[in-house]
Amino acid sequence: MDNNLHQSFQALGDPTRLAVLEQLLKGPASVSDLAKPHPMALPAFTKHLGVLERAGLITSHKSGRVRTCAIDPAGLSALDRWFTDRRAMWEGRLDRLQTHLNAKKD
Amino acid sequence: MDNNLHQSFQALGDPTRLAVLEQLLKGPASVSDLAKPHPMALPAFTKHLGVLERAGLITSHKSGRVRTCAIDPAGLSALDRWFTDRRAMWEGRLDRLQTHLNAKKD
DNA sequence: TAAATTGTTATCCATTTGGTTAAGTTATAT
DNA sequence: ATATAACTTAACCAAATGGATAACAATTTA
Repeated sequence: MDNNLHQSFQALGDPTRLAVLEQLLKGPASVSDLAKPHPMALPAFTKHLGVLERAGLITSHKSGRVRTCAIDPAGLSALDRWFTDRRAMWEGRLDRLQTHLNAKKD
Repeated sequence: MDNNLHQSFQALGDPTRLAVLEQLLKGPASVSDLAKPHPMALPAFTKHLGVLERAGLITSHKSGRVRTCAIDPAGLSALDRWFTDRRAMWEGRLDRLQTHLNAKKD
């Protein structure tokens, strides 16, 4: 299995981008609206949007002179599933059974 | 709410560290055991372990000359919850209601 | 048509990151 | 007592990252 998952995690590994995502969860927004809370110049900010988009966490389309961004549910679901698929393994209750089964697989 | 969550996400934003975490989900392991699959010198590898530990995703203790690492369930649960707490917001079913409520809050 | 909005492109810069090698340190094994 | 194993510390390096400015489109708006 070839994981490119780390790219999505890396996209979340920055406070600005995490905040942008939280804001987009409330609904789509334009670049400049998204940028407002963040104390940096636009070119720096749009780079962050690029990272999120390349990571598959947001989508965007330009209409006239305004680009509107929105959450990409597929990207977030993929990350969410990474955790749900592994939750039992760190939560302890199934640890002994799980690790035993995994050991057999090696 | 002061998020240091991005630090944990950043820790997962590297293929080596993601692989280490997957391996540790199978059970605790020593540094050199963990390092074996990864084609890099030990100092580089232990830096990755340091990142994971500072991010609260793994713990470790040294016994004799061998350091044993293990998953830190609290760290993984925190990340997991970030997604589960937001799942409804990107899954669409509640989107209209959710965004409407959030709009009222602003 | 002129001016203002809303991005975009191009360069540049300091810092962080992910790696290296060399030289220790501390336990265990012979 | 020596050698080996399992890290650690220190110093260094290239490349990626997160930021800045300046200049340039391309729409609206007045």
